[in-house]
Amino acid sequence: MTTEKPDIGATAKAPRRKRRKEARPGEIIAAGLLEFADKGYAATRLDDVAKRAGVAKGTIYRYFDDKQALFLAAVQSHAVPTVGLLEKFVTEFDGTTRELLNQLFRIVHAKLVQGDLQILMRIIITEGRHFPELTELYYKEGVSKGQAILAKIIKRGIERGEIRDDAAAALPIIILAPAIMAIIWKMTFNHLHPVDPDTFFAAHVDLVLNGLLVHEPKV
Amino acid sequence: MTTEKPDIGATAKAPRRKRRKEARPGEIIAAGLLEFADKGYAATRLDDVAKRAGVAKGTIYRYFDDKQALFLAAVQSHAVPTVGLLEKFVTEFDGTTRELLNQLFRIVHAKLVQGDLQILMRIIITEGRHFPELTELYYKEGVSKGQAILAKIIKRGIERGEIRDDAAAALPIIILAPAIMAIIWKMTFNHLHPVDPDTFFAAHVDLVLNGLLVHEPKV
DNA sequence: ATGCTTATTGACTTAATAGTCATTATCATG
DNA sequence: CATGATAATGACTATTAAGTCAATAAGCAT
Repeated sequence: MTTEKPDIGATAKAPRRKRRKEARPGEIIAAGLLEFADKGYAATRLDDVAKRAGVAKGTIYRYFDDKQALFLAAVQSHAVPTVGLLEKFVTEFDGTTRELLNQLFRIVHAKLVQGDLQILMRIIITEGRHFPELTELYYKEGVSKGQAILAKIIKRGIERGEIRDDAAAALPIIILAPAIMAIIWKMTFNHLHPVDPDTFFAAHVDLVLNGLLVHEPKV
Repeated sequence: MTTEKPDIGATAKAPRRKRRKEARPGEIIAAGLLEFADKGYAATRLDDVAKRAGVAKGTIYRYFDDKQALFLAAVQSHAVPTVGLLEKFVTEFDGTTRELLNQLFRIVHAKLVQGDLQILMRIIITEGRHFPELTELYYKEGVSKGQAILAKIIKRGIERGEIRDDAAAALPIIILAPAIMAIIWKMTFNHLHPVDPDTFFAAHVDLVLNGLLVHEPKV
């Protein structure tokens, strides 16, 4: 508290003020995202965001109109490039459906469940109701495209005779349900009952590919 | 706004004040629960809760120490009798695992996804992080017991030769993942892309029981 | 009816924080 | 080195909502 904050990678010897028109918005956004994710929109104080970003509160208002503008900027800054990546991956893939899903789930768990997008998921889930435009944005950019990819995988699988006819066709996103559950679990109960990420992943793959039941040859 | 609020089931003809020591706490709790679920803890105003409950703000403080006490009382008032019910149901059931899970999922969807417990799920998911004691309570009363029930079902299924050896044994709760996904979907995207409850239910049953893949007799 | 207890009220006080702005410090430029 | 432009500051104001309490009135007891 009493120590000067370390000037990360700065060459000068820490003047008490620093003009950094370029770097500031990004730093404020990063700080804001963390605070919003931690406390929720209503409960985060801009003073805390400022402190975390290493600026005074007034500085925030040089770059953002108000608290909501900062919030929207913060959430939107985390674009959704992962979806585009997945799209390409799926289109070009030519192995078995089993392998395709295995890889897909691996990426989803790495990015959404464990990775940096997890924080975004939490915000959408907890604050989405209060920011309809935001939910809509993420629905359009992320969810609906994701669904299209899943639908394509399922169609492909059915055509190749690897996926049961019509399985999950009415609700493709259900094959990601275990990943969503993992996110919720991490958000809420993981500290009381820690679950290993690999356990989530393995259970996901196993359940979705094979289901629960013993499969006897149809008589 | 200008009309008198209808006095629900009252016999007297609406005096401007009414003394109802017994009924008040429950009404305030009910109103609070709705407001908290809708706005989130930080953003709900006790004036709104009071208005919804048909009392003055001061009255809230006769029955609850402060906002947080009301919140905790509201959430805890929705006890978790469903779990006990499930426990009995599962213990006494003696049909096939397929039928058992079908019934179980039906209850879960009726109560958790669509029913009155949905509101509680939303609160735990969105506010749990800020109220550790609450999360702990629900973990102990609801989640851990629910997990035990699921574990029992799986064990039973394996013993009866109906469930694949070790399937979901490491993470029993995963068989409810589609229901959890349904809750999240309803919370966030349902207004943009409505999904029929039966679709959720059917997809849940189908995925968990059968998985995605075509099951050829093992060669 | 009369009086007494206390549930209820809502105006008031207090606390917290979003948002403002006059002042100050930094730095590019000549 | 002096100077103008402006990024940054933080004390200040405005606003909102939690929490208080003296006054009021419902309804019970006598």
